[in-house]
Amino acid sequence: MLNEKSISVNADCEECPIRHRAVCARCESDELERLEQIKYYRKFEAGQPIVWAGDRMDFVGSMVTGIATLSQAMEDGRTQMVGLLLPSDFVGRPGRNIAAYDVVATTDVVMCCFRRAPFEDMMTRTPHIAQRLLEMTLDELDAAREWMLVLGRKTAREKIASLLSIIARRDATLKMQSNGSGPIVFDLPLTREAMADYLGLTLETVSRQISALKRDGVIHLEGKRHVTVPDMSRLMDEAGDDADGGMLV
Amino acid sequence: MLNEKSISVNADCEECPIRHRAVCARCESDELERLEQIKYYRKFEAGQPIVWAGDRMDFVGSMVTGIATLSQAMEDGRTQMVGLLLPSDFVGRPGRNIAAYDVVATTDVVMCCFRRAPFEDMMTRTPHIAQRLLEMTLDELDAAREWMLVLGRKTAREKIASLLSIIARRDATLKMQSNGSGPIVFDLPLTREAMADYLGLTLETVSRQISALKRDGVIHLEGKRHVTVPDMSRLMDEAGDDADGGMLV
DNA sequence: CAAAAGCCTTGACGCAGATCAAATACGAGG
DNA sequence: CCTCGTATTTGATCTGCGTCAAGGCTTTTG
Repeated sequence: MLNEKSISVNADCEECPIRHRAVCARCESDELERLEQIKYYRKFEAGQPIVWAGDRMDFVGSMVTGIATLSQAMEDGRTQMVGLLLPSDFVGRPGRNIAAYDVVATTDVVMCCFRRAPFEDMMTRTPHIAQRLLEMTLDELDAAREWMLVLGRKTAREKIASLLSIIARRDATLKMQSNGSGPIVFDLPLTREAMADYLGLTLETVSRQISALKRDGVIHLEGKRHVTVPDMSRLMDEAGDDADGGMLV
Repeated sequence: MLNEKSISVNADCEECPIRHRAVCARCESDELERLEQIKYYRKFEAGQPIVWAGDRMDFVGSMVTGIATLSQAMEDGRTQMVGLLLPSDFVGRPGRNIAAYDVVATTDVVMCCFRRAPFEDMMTRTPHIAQRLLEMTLDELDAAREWMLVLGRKTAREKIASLLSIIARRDATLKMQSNGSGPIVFDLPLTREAMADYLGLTLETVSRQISALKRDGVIHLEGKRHVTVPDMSRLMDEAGDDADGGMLV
């Protein structure tokens, strides 16, 4: 578990775990130095809100460690998750000082933050930052659109399989254990309720479909959260995606 | 109906109807001149495909007139619309030469196109273009996320009301007829089937819910496409949105 | 004007997933 | 070990929307 000490150890951007994937990925070392001068770290405990929709938000930042959710709620309580924030993801929007969504830490979270004004100023003078942010935003837009297909057209079983595929794929790239076809193992970072909010389902339906996928041998479970996928292409089949090609690179 | 003549008349960027909202919005006149040298117009007839997902796409461009849809299809034919392209919207993604979605002209369309390579080159040397594209992409991301709430959590009636609200709001800003509370009138640019693809419904359900909203006096219809909204706040209520505040500016 | 083709509406019926309800599992704290 | 609170599973029932089917309206074509 991270503490103030381990954070200050990370204060050197060159050693940062998200150095090459975050908004600073393309910065030269002189640019990085200037960012280093205005950055500061913030920690959030699991379950804590980072910001509420409608609140003033005078910083932006990058997820360094941990997982957070981005979601939207209706007045009557219906909730839809619209994004899952993983290490290196950017939080906040340049040019907007009111948060559009609720951001909640799912696990303990460390963020690398910048006050809005200096960051925006820096952005206009550092094309490398703006370029990288554009690239990341385009990727997020693609992810959101892929999710629209899941929400609008897939069955409950396909939705669950889609979510598991996405988490499995991310874990595989993160651990670089992309050895073709072996079994894939990971932990679900979300409760059944959070999965339901992501998938536009109820938590009961999520539970039932996970049980069904387990019964049919598509996945194995140890405890509630630890998942083994014996055959990834089988899972992608269940998700309704083209088992091979199809995927954008 | 547009013809070659009326397009060449538009060849002057300063006179372009989307001059101040498209990707070129922030360009100074010298930057505009350089864009003018590499741009060319393309026309597509109503119903014609602009590109298919997976196809090579070696241009990007802006919608000048007309409406197009951006959609994603599963192998078994299920289709989800993931975007509605209106005048000034950007088509294509810098840095990607394979189309990720099907783009189809709904009405006759005129696009202002740039070959990929010169445009990308120009983008790196013209921060005003990259800045504007980032802003537009962030707006699209917000729209996609708002749509995720519609797809994931709203009832069929709320979905229809949401779609009508969005079209009404866009028409109001476009015509600058934002006179507070008077009745709003517009034409649906989409068939029932296209609405169904946007909303994750079947065309029968779309038809039934439109009939129901008409029966309940939320809207009036003349013919199949011409809509009058006597009370906008009533419609927004039906959409499940906060009738007043709520909306992002 | 007749025929054909789109587009749209309406009805009957069935099912996937929501809702309501209860039981079980599990970790934390005393 | 017991109790409490949270997360999850499972069952019974209900319902909104999908599916299948028939027919109407409008525009296009010959």
